[in-house]
Amino acid sequence: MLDLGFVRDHPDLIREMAENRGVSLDLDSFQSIDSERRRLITESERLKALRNRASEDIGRRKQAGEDIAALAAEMKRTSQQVKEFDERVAALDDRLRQFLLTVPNLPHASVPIGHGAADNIEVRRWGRPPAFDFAPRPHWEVAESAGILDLARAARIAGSRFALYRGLGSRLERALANFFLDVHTREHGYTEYLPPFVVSTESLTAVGQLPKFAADMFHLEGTDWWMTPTAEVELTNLYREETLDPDSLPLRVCAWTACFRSEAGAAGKDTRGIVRQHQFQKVELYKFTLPQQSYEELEALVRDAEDLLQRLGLHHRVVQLCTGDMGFASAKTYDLEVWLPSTGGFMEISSCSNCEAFQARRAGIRYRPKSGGRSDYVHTLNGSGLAVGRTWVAIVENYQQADGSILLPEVLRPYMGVDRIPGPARR
RNA sequence: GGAGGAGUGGGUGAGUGGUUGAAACCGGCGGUCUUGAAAACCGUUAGACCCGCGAGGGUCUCGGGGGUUCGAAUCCCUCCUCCUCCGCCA
Repeated sequence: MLDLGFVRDHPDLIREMAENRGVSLDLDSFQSIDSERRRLITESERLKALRNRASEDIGRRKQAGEDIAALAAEMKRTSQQVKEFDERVAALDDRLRQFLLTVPNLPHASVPIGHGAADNIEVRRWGRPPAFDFAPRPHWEVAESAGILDLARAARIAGSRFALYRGLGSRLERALANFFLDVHTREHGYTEYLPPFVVSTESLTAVGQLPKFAADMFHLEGTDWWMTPTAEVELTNLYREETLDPDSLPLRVCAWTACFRSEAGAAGKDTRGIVRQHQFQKVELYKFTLPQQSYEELEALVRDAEDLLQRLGLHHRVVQLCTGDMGFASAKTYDLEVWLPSTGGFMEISSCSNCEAFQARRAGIRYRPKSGGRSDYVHTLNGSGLAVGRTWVAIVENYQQADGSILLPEVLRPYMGVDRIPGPARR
């Protein structure tokens, strides 16, 4: 959420931003609601001041034994008027908030203007695609024939878009999650959390998932609970409505969770394999920083995520998203995309964003400057480090062998206890 | 799930209808003293919003929301959170 005063003072900037992001905003009605609201507040507060003075007066006169009936009756009418004004203000507050919740974050000056993925900018590439002396197969074929994935039985249990890992396939998921967490906590300086996988409406609203993206999540019927779509929700809410000690910043935290998404509207997309699922595991990286350090920390966040791909020896690239492709809350986003031999292209495996004060404002996360003065909002950053299920896919595809086995990257072997996942048994 | 108890400023904790946004103490910050530090002493120490170029003025906030009243931290309703005991349970 942007600051109300800022939106009020910079309508042209907001208009331009909305156009660059490809959203439409009714700024005119915002302005009329805003000015009407302030007019009513001023009027209501004038009456309240009047009443406060009269009430003190009544107190004094009553002690002196004077008759206060007439003044009291007059103030009763004043109170009634105040109530009417306040009700109108409350209604306008609500509309104003609804409007502000639909205004996306202001992109950073370095973000390219564009409409979609085609306008994104490739920042750098690492490694090269693996060479095959056979035709590489898609991950679901390799995995099902090796007996580490069973999509038919997954569908029997829960339906389509769910995975059922088996044997070394299950172990590979665990190995990846542990490897990610170990590197981030032992080498990159993140504190690990293991949060609830279910979150409240209030938490989702603070992050900006609600009210806009209700259809993308699973809601537990008859409750206030939703299955978490990403640990970003839990980690943002860690410090909701708190004022942080500036000496403790930047705070770097991470969490492994399952993530749940309804994938409404994704019909027909990525239907084969397990790239797009209702449930997947992810290790999320998150930072709370001072405003002046957030962009430096964004670069570091991207490197922390990229480091994992490099240790796994996976060819990938870093892409900077353009205005039209960025998420609602983000001021600047880098995507990490990993090479997939079966498609001959790149697949998103991480998205790292600086939300600046956008989420912090909504969630009430502040710090008090050391120099004194007013508290200010921290900047928040989030990124996947990494999506476990998609990394699993990348390993299976990039390390598949002619015999159907999957050679394991060196760093995973201690976690796996084997050097390779064997192919189908010959008979 | 049942029965009790409690939520006040950074912390402890007073306050039960009227100049109380809130005593006192602790902590924090500034100062005096000191070679320096400690101690002692003095001062200071919430936030949001509205009006105003500014100086400044005003409103609201004692877990959240609603109500009673001229006036609510104080009375009523409701919700939330925490604690204790019982039951159940991975």
